[in-house]
Amino acid sequence: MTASDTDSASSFRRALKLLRILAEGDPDGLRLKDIAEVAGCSQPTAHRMLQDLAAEGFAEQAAGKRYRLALDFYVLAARAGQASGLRDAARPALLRLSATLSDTIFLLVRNGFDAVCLDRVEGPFPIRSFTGDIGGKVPLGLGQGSLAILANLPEDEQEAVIRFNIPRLLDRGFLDEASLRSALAQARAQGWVNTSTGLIPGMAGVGVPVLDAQGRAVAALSVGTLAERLNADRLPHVVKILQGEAQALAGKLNPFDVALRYPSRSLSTIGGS
Amino acid sequence: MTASDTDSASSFRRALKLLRILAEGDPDGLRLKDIAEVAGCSQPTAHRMLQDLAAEGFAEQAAGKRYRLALDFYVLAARAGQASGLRDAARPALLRLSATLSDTIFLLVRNGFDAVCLDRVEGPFPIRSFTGDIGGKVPLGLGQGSLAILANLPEDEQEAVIRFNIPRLLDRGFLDEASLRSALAQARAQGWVNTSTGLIPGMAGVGVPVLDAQGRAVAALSVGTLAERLNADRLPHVVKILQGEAQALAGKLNPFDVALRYPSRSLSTIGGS
DNA sequence: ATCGTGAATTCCGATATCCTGAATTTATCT
DNA sequence: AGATAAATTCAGGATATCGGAATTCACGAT
Repeated sequence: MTASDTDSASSFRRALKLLRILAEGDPDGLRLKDIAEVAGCSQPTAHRMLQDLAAEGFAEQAAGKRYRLALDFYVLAARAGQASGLRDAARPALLRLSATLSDTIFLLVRNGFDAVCLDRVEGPFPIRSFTGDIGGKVPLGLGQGSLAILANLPEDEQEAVIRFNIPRLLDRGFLDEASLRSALAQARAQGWVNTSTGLIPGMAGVGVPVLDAQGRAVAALSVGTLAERLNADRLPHVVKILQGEAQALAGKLNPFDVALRYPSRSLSTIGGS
Repeated sequence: MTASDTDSASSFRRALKLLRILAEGDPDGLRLKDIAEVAGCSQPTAHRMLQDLAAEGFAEQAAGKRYRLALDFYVLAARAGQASGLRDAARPALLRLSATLSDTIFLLVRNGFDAVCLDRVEGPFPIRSFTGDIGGKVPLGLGQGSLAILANLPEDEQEAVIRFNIPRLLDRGFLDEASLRSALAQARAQGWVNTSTGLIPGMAGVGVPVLDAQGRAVAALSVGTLAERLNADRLPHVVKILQGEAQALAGKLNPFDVALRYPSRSLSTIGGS
């Protein structure tokens, strides 16, 4: 892709990597030596950058001199998560769905080649899902909501995502490309995704896309539950309710909110995680 | 305070300020020209830094070339525990409270001399509050939740905060030091904070502290509502429910999670925003 | 639909900043 | 307590940064 992967990045980008290192490391903090090693820079350099981060409120030093992320970082991140307004707009729907169906409800949005769990409301049943907690990512195509999004992307973007994700899906034990394509075709045709193949034993779910004014998927609502709770009797009911909320949600989204548009050229700006 | 406010900061810190600018700006994105102006740097410089941010997944360009924070930022924070750990741990409580009381619920945490709104769930009534949206800050002592935190800090820290905040509180039309101290004493004694003096006309609220294993306030739950909805009949009920959730939340916090501890010497490392 | 204005992006030289290595202070482990 | 290892500070040399000017691009107006 771009020069994103070049080993020699600007000093700013190198410094930014520290945030990622801190985020992925032990919540109790990381030692300077280890940070420097992982970041691939000298210890004094890491020290100076961390001091800068601390001065800006993004990092702090816990006892034992360990460095970790500080509150300002989380505050900013919370705003980033709310940026689209989708989360707030969807919350009532999630609550209604959870109350009505007594199951766990997910709100997923597309982010590059992944679907990200923006919010979720727990149901009474213990659930295992690919998209774990809030903030969790799965490759587009894996899981009902994720598949619902992929199925409703513009042709060219969908193709690009498929090509990129096939190896990732195979790695995670997903079906082959042909099965994926037929699942996508079915999903697009019927407007929702069912658990045809139980990827997680005993689990089942339904996902419906949330479409913008141009008919592109910007998000998905999905329900995850026990397979036995999605029998032939209940399934149509669940689908109907999910679709109703998804359409109401789509209607609430301001069509002028460019925040939710994904121009095809934006693919080139996507950096894999 | 420290050299945090020196006009000549490192280039890294200057670049980091862009994140704040993006976070505080329009969710739909900011124009490069405006970003450069606010940041106090030239347009090419801002452009290069924003490209770096985008390459690292912290920012993105929406249609119209506008720059805004990207979801990766949010995802990163969601995956890294601590602060967001509290947020996630508290979310069910917030949702329950909002559903039960039909009012707006706030989750506040202490951050230096301020209380920061980590999360909030909207109720059906229009609310004005000091702690505005998520990420909003108020001086410790102003507002019910904020006061609840201050009242339950260790003696020495509380004293330091009071001395620092008195002028700030006066600036915002708060009562004098004597009133603050009596309010603190009462708050500590009864374990919760009520709107004795209606600082915002027509508004009222209740705040309860979330205490760690050492009995120090690390956060607060508060409800903000219309004054008429907090009459003598309902108030005890609201307090009881809030306290129940606060205690349950405190129990869920891992006592070994040093992330939530605020050693007194950390006061010296606090930089005002 | 075409044009004009203003913004976004690229390029390049001067220079301020960053980086590595060594020395000092501080913390941790036996 | 002593020894070891990490964290922090310091200085000189190298390099990447910064801002002005030029170019390309997008948008609004006629």
